[in-house]
Amino acid sequence: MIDAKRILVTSALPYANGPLHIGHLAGAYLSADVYVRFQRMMGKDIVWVCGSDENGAAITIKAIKEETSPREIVDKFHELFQEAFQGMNISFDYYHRTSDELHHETSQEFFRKLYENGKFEERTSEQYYDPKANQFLADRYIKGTCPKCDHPSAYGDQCENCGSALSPTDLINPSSTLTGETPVMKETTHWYLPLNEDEEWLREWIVDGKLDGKEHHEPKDWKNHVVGQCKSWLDGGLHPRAMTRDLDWGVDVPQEIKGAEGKKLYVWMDAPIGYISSTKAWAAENGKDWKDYWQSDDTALLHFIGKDNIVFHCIIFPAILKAHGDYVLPTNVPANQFMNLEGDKISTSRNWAIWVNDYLKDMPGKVDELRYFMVKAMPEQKDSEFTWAGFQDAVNNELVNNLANFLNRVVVLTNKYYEGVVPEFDENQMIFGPSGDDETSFYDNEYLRLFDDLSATAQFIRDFDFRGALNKIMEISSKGNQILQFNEPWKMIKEDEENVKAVMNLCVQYCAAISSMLRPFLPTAAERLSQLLNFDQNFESGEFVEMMDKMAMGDSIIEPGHKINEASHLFSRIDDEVIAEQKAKLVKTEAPAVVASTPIKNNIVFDDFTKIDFRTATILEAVKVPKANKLLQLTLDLGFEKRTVVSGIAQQYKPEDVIGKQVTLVANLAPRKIRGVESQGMILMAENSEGQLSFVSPADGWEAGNVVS
RNA sequence: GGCGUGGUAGCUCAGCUGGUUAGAGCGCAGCAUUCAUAAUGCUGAGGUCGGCAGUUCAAGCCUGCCUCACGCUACCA
Repeated sequence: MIDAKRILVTSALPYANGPLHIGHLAGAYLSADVYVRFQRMMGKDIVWVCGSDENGAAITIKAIKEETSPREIVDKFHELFQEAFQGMNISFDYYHRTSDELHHETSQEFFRKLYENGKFEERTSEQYYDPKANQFLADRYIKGTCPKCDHPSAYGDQCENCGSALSPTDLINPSSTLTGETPVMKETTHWYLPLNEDEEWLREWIVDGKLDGKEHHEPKDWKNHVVGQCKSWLDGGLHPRAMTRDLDWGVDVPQEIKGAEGKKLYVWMDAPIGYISSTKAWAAENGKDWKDYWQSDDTALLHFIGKDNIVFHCIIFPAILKAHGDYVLPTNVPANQFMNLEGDKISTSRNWAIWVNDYLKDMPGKVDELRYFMVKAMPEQKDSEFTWAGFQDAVNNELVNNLANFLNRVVVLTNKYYEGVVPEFDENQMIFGPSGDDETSFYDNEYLRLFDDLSATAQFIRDFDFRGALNKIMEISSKGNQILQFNEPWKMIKEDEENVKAVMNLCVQYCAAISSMLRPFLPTAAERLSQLLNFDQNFESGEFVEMMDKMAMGDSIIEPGHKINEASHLFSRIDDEVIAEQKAKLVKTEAPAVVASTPIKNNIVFDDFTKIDFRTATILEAVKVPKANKLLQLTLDLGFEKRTVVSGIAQQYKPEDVIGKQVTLVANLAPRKIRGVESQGMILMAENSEGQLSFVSPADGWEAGNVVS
């Protein structure tokens, strides 16, 4: 992959139902931006695509809630995303959207190809159906009580209270969000990709880096947590996965396929293919062939994502690409972990976030400052933390005091001593290097040291270690400060002018080097620095390589005789008040009290009720069910017999706390084995909106076995 | 419960295939210095490297058990 001819970079498509926050930036965009900008200045043939993910049920639901149309929702967020990305200087080559016709065509073509190649298994299964609305219900259209935290309004795919991933059949008391009806199970047909058949090659590909027996990538280059999570999935066994859904907002399954009416492509047959459509759109506008980037073995494909997306980009999407047959597979998926905010998880629903669009408005002209701190605190290997205090410290101490200060010192001194003209110097002058000891070094040695540091920085970036790279740049800046400090040109100028010339020339080279290396990280500041130095190069197509070649030959980056401009400050301090204001804006709102009390179920007749045999009972024994978190195995005394019942209350009650409790039992419920234990009935529990439980018991002192009606 | 990743100075983090007194930045305490946005440089204090046991001549790095955080996954009749 190192010798790949081209690089294709993708960043996760942001989902168009909410604004972007810093967590998004930290996950998939800023890291990619640094990488791509760097490869551009290395002269690589590199393309970076992204776009808005605009399909799916969550968008329809938001539209219903806000009494508008899905179209308006996606248009609004597509606009906001572009504003945010442009504001943050995120330099996509193309930003597309999945509602675009080109994308619909592309993903349909893709589906068609898999269909025609017989890659799908058609399966009929039972899914929830809303009889009143006359349609199948997407996961998002079903609400009910979360089986994990007992939150009363969990969605069929996820509980927003506890974050668990769910499937609709997990929900207790499911109801349709369209009509409030209790959904019924009904048969529906979908196309499944038999991922279980892909386990073997996926394992070889991920663990050994081999594809079809050939070296594909160096597995050691992948991050630990990425490979770890993939292995965990593979070890757990893959299952066929439906590639279509019963949805009404998305890409249609190609209509010529029998049974396609009403079916839409599932998100993983849709969103990642958005990378392909985005590339097509870019190619069309730039006179390129998109196939060079997707279907040519000498292309390195890189997916920048957050950790929530690992499985889909490392297992499902590769499986889809391989099933198609013509596409390259990713050579690396440098997934980042999560960024927390002031000690808490970022949460859209609790409004615990720094919104990118807000930041841009509140802190104008402070884009590089945010980029700097976000890279510094990037969750590359583990979750990280954004704090406003940390942000302020980093800006004031590192950007202002160290970096900007060094650059300013050099520019000011050069203007003061040489009217801004970079001095000629004698290469044999002995000067102090930044080593900290008393040894003097030749100018050449120090210049080589700078070259080495730049090379090291570049290598950090190639290894996706952006924090390391940024750290290295700050190290270069510190060394610059040390060179000035040890050589004291302000004193030496009175004693040995020739010596000062060598020192100042070296410092100017340091500044020029910093201005170029800083480009990928802080594009605006780097550009301003270049202007200060009157060294204005684009650094967008290989200029960095030229510069490094020059240095390797011992030639100056900026030649003696070159005139630089007057000094001006690159960064300014951020005051306490500004930080206090931003911190004050952070107010945890309670998870929007999803007041939606669980709707009353459909009426039943008296006969239905009398079918249930409720009995009072007393808990005699209680033990935890082994290898289960939530289950207690209870032995109940009904007076005339004893029963074993398994109940999901272990997180609320310790076994010893429930012994002796009187409960109400559904005594004629068909027995069922749970975790190997046969449960003969169920006990009734009341629950409140916080998920607390309470036994539904007869008044004190009642003996067991009585009938309840 | 299973699996994965992480737990290193007050804070944020580095520590390569195990090898001498465990590092950086910030913060803190001294000292030096003035070209610079009261910036910079030097010196110092601070760690039983989550805990316990083991392998080894030698462990932050390997093994086992435990614990905490984050994520994935199973059980809720």
